[in-house]
Formats: sequence, C-alpha cells, structure tokens
Amino acid sequence: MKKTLQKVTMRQIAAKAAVSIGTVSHVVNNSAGVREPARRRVLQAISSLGYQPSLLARGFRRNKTTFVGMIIPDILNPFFPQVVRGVEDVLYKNAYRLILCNADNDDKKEQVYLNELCGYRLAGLIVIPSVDSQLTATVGNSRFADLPMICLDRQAPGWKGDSVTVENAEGTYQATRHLLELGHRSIAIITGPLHVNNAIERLSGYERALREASIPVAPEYIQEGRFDRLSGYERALTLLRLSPCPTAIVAGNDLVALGVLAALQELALRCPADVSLIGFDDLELDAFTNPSLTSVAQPGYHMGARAANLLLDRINGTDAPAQHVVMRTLLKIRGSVGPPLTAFDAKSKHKLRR
Amino acid sequence: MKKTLQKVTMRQIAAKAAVSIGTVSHVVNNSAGVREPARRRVLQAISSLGYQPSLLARGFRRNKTTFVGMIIPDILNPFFPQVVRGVEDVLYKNAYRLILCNADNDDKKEQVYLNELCGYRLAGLIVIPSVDSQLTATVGNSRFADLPMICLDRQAPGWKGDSVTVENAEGTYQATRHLLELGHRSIAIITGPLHVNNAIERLSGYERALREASIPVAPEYIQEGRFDRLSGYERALTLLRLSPCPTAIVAGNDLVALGVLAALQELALRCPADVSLIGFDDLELDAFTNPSLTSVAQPGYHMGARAANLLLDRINGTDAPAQHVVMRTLLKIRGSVGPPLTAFDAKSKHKLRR
DNA sequence: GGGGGATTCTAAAACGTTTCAAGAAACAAG
DNA sequence: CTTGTTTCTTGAAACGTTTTAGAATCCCCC
Repeated sequence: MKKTLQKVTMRQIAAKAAVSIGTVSHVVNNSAGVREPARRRVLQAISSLGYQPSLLARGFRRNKTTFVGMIIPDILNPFFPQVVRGVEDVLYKNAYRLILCNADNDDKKEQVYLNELCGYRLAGLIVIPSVDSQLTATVGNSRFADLPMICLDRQAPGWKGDSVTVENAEGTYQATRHLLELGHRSIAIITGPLHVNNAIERLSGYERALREASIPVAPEYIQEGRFDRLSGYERALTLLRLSPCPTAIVAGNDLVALGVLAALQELALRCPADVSLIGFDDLELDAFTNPSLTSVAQPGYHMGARAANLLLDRINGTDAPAQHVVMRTLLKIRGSVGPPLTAFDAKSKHKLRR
Repeated sequence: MKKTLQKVTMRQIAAKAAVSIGTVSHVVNNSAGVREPARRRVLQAISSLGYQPSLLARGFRRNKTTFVGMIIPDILNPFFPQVVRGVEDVLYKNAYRLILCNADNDDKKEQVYLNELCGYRLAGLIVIPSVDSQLTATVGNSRFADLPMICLDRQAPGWKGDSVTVENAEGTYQATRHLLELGHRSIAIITGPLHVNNAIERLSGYERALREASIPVAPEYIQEGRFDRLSGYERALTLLRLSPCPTAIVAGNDLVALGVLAALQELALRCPADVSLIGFDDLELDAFTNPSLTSVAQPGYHMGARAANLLLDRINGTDAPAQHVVMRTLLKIRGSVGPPLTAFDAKSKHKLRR
C-alpha cells in the first residue's frame, strides 16, 4: 500500500528532490537545462511518488491543451466512425488526443458542445456539422477567435474557414449516368435534408445527368429524406406507390438505401429486376446486403486524415488563406443495379399490378 | 464589430457591473443570494460582453469537471456506438457531457487515454476494456482513487469495481441449443480472443450446450478469432476446409459472422442450406445481410444507459458495494439458420452441385 | 434612532502549473 | 585569483475561477 493517498503535486516532488518547483517544471517539460544530479533526483522523486502533472492546471496556465475535439452528427451512421479513425490516426501520431462528441443531429446539442469544448481551450476542433447547424453563427463569438477549426464532410452554411468535402454532385452524376446507360428512364432520388449542402449537391448531380439526357425531372420523383434509414424506408414507399413507378432510385446515402431495400422487400419488389438502387458512402456493409449495394464511395478515412493534417497546420500557425479540399468519389458497382424491365415486361407488370 | 477581441473574464464583468469578482461568481453559480439590482447589472454585463466562464479555470479550481469520459475499443464495430448512445442520453439529461476516446484495441493507447483523461479530473469514466487491457493495473495508481469508474461490456481481468455486462454464456448456450434442436451435430465456434472474458463466456455456453447433448467437442471446431471481420473470414475458411465440415457455425460476434458469410460465398457454400450461422450482438445490419443473420441480441443501448446511471450514483457519492449488473440476451432468429442437410441430401448435393 | 439579526457583498487566499527576471554557480581565460 | 561569460537555479507572479471569513448593508422592531 503506497503511503501517497493524497494527490501528489510538483511541490512535493520539489521538496523530495531538494530543488525548486520551477526546476521540477523544467525537468518535466525540458524547458531549460538542468544539471544531471538535480535532474536525476527529480526524475527519481517523480517515479517514486507516482507524480503525474495536472493537465487541468497546465492547460489553465498555458491557456491551451493538447486535445483536439471532434463533433459528429450521428455516431450510429457507420460512415462517421470511418472518418473519425482517419482523424484520430493522424492526430495521435502528432501527440494530440482526440475527444469525440456526438451531436445527435441536434443543433442545440452541437452548440453546447461547441461552447463547452471551446471553454476547455482545445488545440483545435473538427466539426461535421449537424443537419441544422448554427456553426457559423456560434463560432462567430470572439471566444472562438483563436481556436483552429475545420469543417468536414459538410459545409456549414456561411462557413468561410478550412473545409474538406467530396465531389457530391459528381458522385450522383456518375451514379445517375450509370443508370441511364443501362436504359433507365424513370429515375427517382431520395435526398437528405435540402438545407444541407451535401444533399443539395447530390441532388444537383442527379438533375444534371437527367437534364443532359433530356429527361424531364418529375417533381414527385424527388423525395426529401433525412439521411437515415427510416426516412429512406418511408420515402421509398411513397415512390414505389407512384404510377408510373420509378425503375431506379438514387439514395442520399447508404442508410437511406437500406431503408429502400426494406421497402422493396415489403412490397415484394425485386432488386434490381424491378427497381435498381444506388446508395452513397460505400459502407463496409454494402458488400453484404441482399442484393449487394451499388454505392458512390467516399474516402471517409482519408477525408478525416486530410482534415486532421489541415488542422495541424493551423495549430502550428499557418496563416495561409482558407483551404477548401474537395475529394473524389468513385462509383462502386455491385448487385443492386441492372437494366430496367423492357417495355413489354414493364407493361405486363403494370397490368398485373393494377 | 464587437470591441471585445480580448478574452473576457470575470474581472471585466465585475468592473462593468461595479461589483466584486466574487459577486459575479455568485451570480454565475447561484452560490449565494445577490440582490436584484446587482444581479441584473451582472447578467447584463455578461451578455453584453459575451462572457463565458473558463471551464478550464473552473475545473482547476473546483478540481472537478462536468465531463465524463468513455473509452471504447473499436469505434468501427457498430455495436459500440449503440452503447455510446445509451450512455450519452442518460448523461446529457443529467447535465454531464460525454467525451469519447477510441482505444483502437491498443492497450497502450487505452492507457494513455486513461492517464490523460484522469489528469483532466473528469467527473467519471466508463470503459469498455480493450482486448489486452491493463485497466486494473493502470487504475491502481492513487491518482485514480477518487475517479468513479464503470467497466462496461467486458470485465477487465482483476476488475473489482462496478460493471455492466451480459449473460454471454447463456446467449451462446441458447444459440447452440437452437442449432441442436434443428438437428445439427457438427457445430463449430469462432471465438474472440480467449483472454477476454466475453469470449471465454461465450465459448463456455457453447460447450455446455454440446456437453448436455452428449456431443464431444472437437478441438479443431473451436477457432480463436479477434472479434473482427477479417479473422472471422480466415477462421471460417479453416473450418470449412475441415473434413468433416461443420454444418453450423457460432460466431463470436456479428462482425465475425460477416466474415464467415464472405468465406461461405467464396467457397460457394449456401447459407443456411450447407452451413447455418449465428452471430452475436444483433447489429442493425443483420436484417439486411444475405441471408439475414440470426444473432444473439445484446441490449447495447440499455447497457450504456445502465452504466451511465450507475456512474451517476457513484458521482453523487453512493458508497454501496460494487455492483455487477448482468443483462439478458435474446436469440433473434433470422434467415441464416436451418436444418442441416440429411445424409441423403448431402450425398445428392455433391452430385447435383449446380 | 439604535440595537440586532439577516442578508448581501467583498477581499483575499487558494488551486497546480508555467514562465520570466534575476541571482548563483560553474567555468574559462587572463 | 580575478573577471567575464555561460549555464543552472530560484523566487515570485500570473493564469481565471471558487470559496470563505468577515465587513457592510439592510430591515425590522423596540
């Protein structure tokens, strides 16, 4: 049983090593030369007393910690953990620690975390904005002035600082073109919330592909969802009950696509025979669904890593103008897409159904 | 443009409100009566100057923060985020904030996070130990003496404090019995690392079921994996090349089961016709795999919530003896299990092999 | 208008570090 | 043995808050 039940501070180390508190600090931080005998005594006292500096006191005094905060909108969406891993790996290698907060797609909660994390004088902050993010406004407060910060995956409205995103429009453009090339002419989309730039961009890529193919976009073929499975399911039911029913659906992300799959199953429609489906994100599970899910791949891990590197630059004082990194997407073709039923097939199907 | 580019502290509020610093503090914390006019002046100064207390300074002075830390072993395993949500909801309602750290199944990293989080004088800590966790030893240091802490999902070796776990053995026991009742006699298991109590318990449930059915357990039918998909895939390949090949596999968790599915596909074996499969965790995606995955459900969200409540009790000073909450599991039957091929079927299958 | 008991307010000490100016010690050279 | 220079070491201030003891004020009642 150690005799040290009290918290051990620098004072006690100093006493035991017969040295001043300042010297202890210098040993701990290598902040000034300390002659060998003294240094040894200090080190020895530290290990024998089991001293660990109070990071709270240090952070308070230095007015800066070595923690980086990250706020994500939905920890249950497997895409975000991938991004987190990218951030974490880079930061950890650079001796920063990552603390993660889940805003739960609640802008209020996001704001609370922003404010409180800021109050802890983090080294930096990486934010994937929530759906209704007030990020730009919240961070406008002068308290945030010297907190390096990166906006990741989604551009918060009005955000002027660094950001890392993907070519959302290009992704859905490729996806939609792929469907067009297979012969689809009735292609619907289930978007994310249309005040999130991601969702808007993905919609625009879809629209561009159709426009280029001279196919008018039916307004009821554009359904606004919420980037989650349930809304995917609901919107899909709406779409699939339309007449004519679309032969292909572009989903705002893979969770939405999962919901679509559930809806298809419920209506006893086959995928891809009756309806083709393309998701967005390329989650690991896409290879295992039934059918396996064609999806627009985002480089989640690399997005995180890139954002972390950008943040490190800022922390180290770069004052380069705000960077907007935009990464590529890639269509991963799997089992959920195929050619549409021929006109004949479609007609017979239609008769049967009605 | 605000004129306050400098950080605004209590001192400035005090000055502007013509009041002492102590009074400001009392207003902010409701720690003593302050007469209406003064209180109003303070509040007014606070909002006009945009003051936000330095949580770092407060935490330092109070020697306690309102953050709770949580360390999880693998943020990419979708089971853990579920648990996190449970923890978070309870804590948030009680005005505590959750900060999450991902140990990445690296005991070294876990230790770093333990030590540094402790240095920030968190209100409490919830840990899902990593595979090789040194938790008990690390936390033995006196610094951790007054840090309430809960061990969640896995019992760290030697851990004596509060814990929340599930009936792992009962889970695999039920799973194995289900397979036995369907007629399976050659049942294999892919476990987690066998120094993790979860893995050991799950193995023991499997063994008990076989023992009760008087079926000898072939040692090569017990494969030790690592709770991840890749190891599930590798171990499954090993199992499926055995002769005789098992007709059913119990997987250590659902990620492992996903790996097994991949292996089955690669070997062109049908599930459940050729091999039945049961996972553990009941991830959301289980309903969407091909075939859908039978799994032992753990109440992830509720485990988290329970742990958070236990922690809150400790934070509030309960000195009840250490609690060990053990929650139930439930077999969720889906498409990946069926009766084994009969001897005849098996023979004809070889001939027919499409 | 003068106690006296509540209530409100203040000054100052602490919390554990870092940091800086300046003193002390060591060392090299004359 | 000085002296000058460099290298160590120290004491004390500062960081922004909370907290406590006691001073100031209020209010009521005689």
